[in-house]
Amino acid sequence: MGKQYWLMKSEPNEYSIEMLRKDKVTCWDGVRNYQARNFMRDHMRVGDGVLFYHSNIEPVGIAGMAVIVKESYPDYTAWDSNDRHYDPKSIPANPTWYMVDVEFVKACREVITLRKLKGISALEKMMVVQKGVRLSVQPVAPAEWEIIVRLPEWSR
DNA sequence: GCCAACGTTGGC
DNA sequence: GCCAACGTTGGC
Repeated sequence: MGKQYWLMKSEPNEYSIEMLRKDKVTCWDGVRNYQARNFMRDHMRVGDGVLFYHSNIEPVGIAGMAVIVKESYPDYTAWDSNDRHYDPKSIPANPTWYMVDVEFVKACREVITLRKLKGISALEKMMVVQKGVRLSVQPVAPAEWEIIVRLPEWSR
C-alpha cells in the first residue's frame, strides 16, 4: 500500500497546530470512536500525510500539515481513571483504544476554512464537507490531498 | 435484536 | 449557546 492521507480533527483549545509546532511530535490520544480507531489502528502507516483540522472554533478548517511517525499502539490514557478519556472497558491485556504519533510539518499561513472547502467542487466528496459527518479521523483521497496542498493558504 | 433515551460532536 | 445529527447504552 502506498502513502495514504488523512484528516484529523482537534479542538485548538485542547490541542492546536501551534502546540504541535512547539512539541514537534505528539501522541494522538483520546479517540473514543470505533471507526476513527480502526483507521488509526489498522490503516495508518509511517509517512502518511495528515491534514490538521481545527474544529469548534472560528475559523473552522484545515490549519496545518503533519505526518505519521509512529504506527498504532495502545492509548494508555484509557487506563488512567483520572484522565478525561478514561475507559474501564479497555485493559492493558486487551486494549480497546489505540493512538498514533504525528509530527509537525507546517502550519497554514491562514486557515483553509470549511466554507472554502465546501466551495471547491472537486472536493464535494470529501468526508469533512458532508453534512452530519463528525468522524474525527478521516481518510483523504490522493486527488483531494493534491488539490488542498496547492491552495494559496499554505504559502508564506 | 430493537429502539428509546441519552450523551457527544461540531457547525453555526 | 443552540441544536441537528450521530453513536452508544441498556431495558425489554
